[in-house]
Amino acid sequence: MRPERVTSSDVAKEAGVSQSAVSRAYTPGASVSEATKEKVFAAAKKLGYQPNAIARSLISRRSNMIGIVMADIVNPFYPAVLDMFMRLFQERGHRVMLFMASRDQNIDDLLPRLLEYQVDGVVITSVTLSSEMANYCAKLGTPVALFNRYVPQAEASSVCCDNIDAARNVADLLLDAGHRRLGYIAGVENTSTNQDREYGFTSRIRERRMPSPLREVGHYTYEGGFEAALRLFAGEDKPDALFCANDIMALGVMDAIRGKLNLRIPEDVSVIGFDDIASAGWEGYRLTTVRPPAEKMVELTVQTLVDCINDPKQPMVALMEKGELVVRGSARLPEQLHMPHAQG
Amino acid sequence: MRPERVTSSDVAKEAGVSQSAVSRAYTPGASVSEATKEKVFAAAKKLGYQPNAIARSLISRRSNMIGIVMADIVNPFYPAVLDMFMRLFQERGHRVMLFMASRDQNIDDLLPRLLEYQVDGVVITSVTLSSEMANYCAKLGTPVALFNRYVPQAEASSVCCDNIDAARNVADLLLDAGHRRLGYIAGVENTSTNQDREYGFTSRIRERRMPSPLREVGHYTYEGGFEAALRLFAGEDKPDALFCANDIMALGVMDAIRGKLNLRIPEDVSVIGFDDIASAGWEGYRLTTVRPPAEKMVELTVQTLVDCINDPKQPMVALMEKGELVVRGSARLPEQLHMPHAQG
DNA sequence: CTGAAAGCGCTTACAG
DNA sequence: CTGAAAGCGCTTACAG
Repeated sequence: MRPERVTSSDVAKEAGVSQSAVSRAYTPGASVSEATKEKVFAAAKKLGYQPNAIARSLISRRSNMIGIVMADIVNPFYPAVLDMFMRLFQERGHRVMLFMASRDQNIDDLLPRLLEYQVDGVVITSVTLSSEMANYCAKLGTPVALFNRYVPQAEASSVCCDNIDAARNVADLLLDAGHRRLGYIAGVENTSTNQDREYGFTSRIRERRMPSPLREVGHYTYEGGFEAALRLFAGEDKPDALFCANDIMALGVMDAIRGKLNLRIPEDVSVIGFDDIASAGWEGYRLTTVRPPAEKMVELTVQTLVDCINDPKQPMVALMEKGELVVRGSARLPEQLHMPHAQG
Repeated sequence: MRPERVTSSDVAKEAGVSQSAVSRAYTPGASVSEATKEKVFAAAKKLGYQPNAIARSLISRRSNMIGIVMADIVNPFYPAVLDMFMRLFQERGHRVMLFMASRDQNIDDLLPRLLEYQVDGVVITSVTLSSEMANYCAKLGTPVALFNRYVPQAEASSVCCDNIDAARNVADLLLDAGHRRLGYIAGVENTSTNQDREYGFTSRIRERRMPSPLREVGHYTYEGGFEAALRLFAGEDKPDALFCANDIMALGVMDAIRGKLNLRIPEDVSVIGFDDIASAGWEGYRLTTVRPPAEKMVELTVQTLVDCINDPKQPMVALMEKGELVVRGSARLPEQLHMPHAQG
């Protein structure tokens, strides 16, 4: 009952050429005459033929597919990142096989399901890879690139935002603006992004001999941030400035501060986030935040991966890009930043 | 230089069985003895063997891959939908090949790139399919399911939200609440979702002998909604209630109304959206909106597609699910809805 | 339950 | 430039 598939042999017969000729007609740069090509394409059109990419992948040992593993699609930062990856890979003629991982899910169970489809390379986002699995991929000759994660000395390349550096800058900004009681809203605690942002923030505060920041966990979600802010302000010791490990929590924090606690931002409390997601720029929030160079990071990740695919001898790289502070209205500023025109 | 692939023949040799036995060991339900299986798996483990899904796809004529075409990933409704699709397909053991389409891009150019990989079925979201292309897929025997779009009398199944019905209910709610000058913020004008929502809204208003609503186009984006609201209130004839074709525009509208126009919501203006995206529920917005039964729609789409894959004789279906009005704080309510406890 | 063999639909040396 | 042939790594009748 299944409709008959049209194969290259059918086209060959129709066009009066060999099956190899049909194959060559569809291979850019293959040695075929224009005349043969024309005959082939005419026959192909007549029969409704299209080459079978699965058969091509099998014989050529190149699937032209890239596996992308994502988690955390709830955080708007990642759909934007996925979109960029998709555009780049589509432009380059790669197909993308997508996998969603829960953040708690072990990615080691997921990878074999990707690898059995002989993907040419793998991009892993917002999930950590065990070094055993990285080694396994390396043994199969399938390059892996990590986006926004890194594995110490593993067989995988990585492209990250310099979270520590950016978080140190946030601490400086807040302290320079005259804040004295800082707070940190943590994301998911065991992620490297959270750990690095927290480390950069707190270590810089210590370096400047200020008291350790208050702290609550917001699990990288709006609701988590909202509740964390409420808990933080329920205590005696109230913060006057909050650094949130990502934007989506920061928005929850802002809504809690203004809507529930009836405090003003930034007059009573400064709030700074991380990611620069679209809603951070909305009129209702105007969140001051750190913008990772997402586009550049994605491009570097793709480039790195493609290089490894084309030349398996490519060494692994670990790239680190600086984030940029986007100053909007949710945080008080040091005088010199606040009124630059008053200086000159 | 490419690492040698381990094949079923290698495993067979190692295990001292035939290549077919290896294949059977990996085929659930195939007739193999436990003893053989054990030998095979031991050898496979030793050699690091994993079946090649590409080869399996070629011979079995089933790729186990589903193609998903998405556009409009900027609208948070769609990442959520993609996430649901991914979970369902992953649970069922399907792989997903993802394609992103620009909204202006013709999907007819994209589909052949999917079909050459012999996907078992295709899900198309937020993009319309030409009926020629639908017929082409049908001829190839590749079932297609449209999510939130439909093609009149085409060879594709579809699962939609009843946009017309929902929009009529919105008109009723607003009129019953005493609003007299309604406005409509359109999305992308040539999409079926926009057309149906607009038609339902305006036709119901006409039926109730009220003046046609004011209208501006917001292109389904936050910024578009923001600007559209500004334009609408710049005129002499100002609306007292706005229905926005999706939530993300509604949030822009709310920010413009409160932040730029200094009007109160809902005291001065009511705002209603469509989609019930996560941010619609945020404290800062509390948007009254229409919630399409997204989860159910996704499940139906998957079920429909899988049914068609398993039985090509399955008839096409066109399913229509009702949306649900989620009442929050952004719209004035008719008395009976407003104070239900005052009635009894 | 098991193995030998055919074949899925291509690409690519090889020889002409 | 062209065709005949081998082979990618599997599944699946077929016969035992």
